[in-house]
Amino acid sequence: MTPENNFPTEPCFVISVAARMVGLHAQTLRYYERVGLVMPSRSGGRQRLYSMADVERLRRIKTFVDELGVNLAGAEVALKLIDRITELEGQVEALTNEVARLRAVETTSSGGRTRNNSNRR
Amino acid sequence: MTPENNFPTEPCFVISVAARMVGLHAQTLRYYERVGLVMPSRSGGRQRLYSMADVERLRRIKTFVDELGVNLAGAEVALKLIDRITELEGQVEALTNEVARLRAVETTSSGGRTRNNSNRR
DNA sequence: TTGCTCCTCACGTCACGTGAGGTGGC
DNA sequence: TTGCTCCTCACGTCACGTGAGGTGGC
Repeated sequence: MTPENNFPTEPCFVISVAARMVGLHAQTLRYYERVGLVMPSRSGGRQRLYSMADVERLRRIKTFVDELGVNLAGAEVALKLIDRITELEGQVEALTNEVARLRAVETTSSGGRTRNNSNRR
Repeated sequence: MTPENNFPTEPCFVISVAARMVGLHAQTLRYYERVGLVMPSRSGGRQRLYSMADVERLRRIKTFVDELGVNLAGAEVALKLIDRITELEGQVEALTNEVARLRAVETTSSGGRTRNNSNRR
């Protein structure tokens, strides 16, 4: 209840603003909350407060629903899978760089003699 | 039309058998084909022939639909994403092995002198 | 006071699955 | 002949979105 650092405050939006940003009706946002898809925080009173992350999540959901005809359960699953893909792509990139680095070291330490490896680029 | 090697033939199943294997009604399988979700081949006549891959795909779809409430468009998207995840996981494993191998080479060629790297295991 | 918010109820539309009914070829 | 297959039509159910209606606090 007492955030360690509450300044500067992250921007938040009431439901009408968030709805306009995403291109959905306010009632639709309330519905999405009811089914547990996007859970905005609440102001001291009872007003919903949508963070930028909430808005971004809503945008991604809308894309799946509008462009692919996926239902809400499917959009939720797809978001999780895409996050996993993003994570794995990061790992592949990091590992690829490490392999390149190690091969460079290997080449140097062998005095220019190279292994017959396959990392042509 | 004339497969180069049609022996041994991959096992195929008519719709009633495939439906029983998966736990769906034959009419449902026909519906899935109508919406382009699973496209079985056809026998010389007009009978649908479901391959093992078709049956496996149907099983995966059924899991998404039954266990997560995903609709058919969502199941299709999820299958593609999962295939991508599987592919990336394979890459990560291969790269991880390559890094380990290169580090072993590095250690050997430096006469036991090791870099201060972070691959503790 | 105005314009927002909150909530619940209720409806229309569509995806999905499945039964019925009639047909034809292993 | 029997039991399957094919197809189309039609229906019930439910997810989803949204409007209506009445309330209350910045």
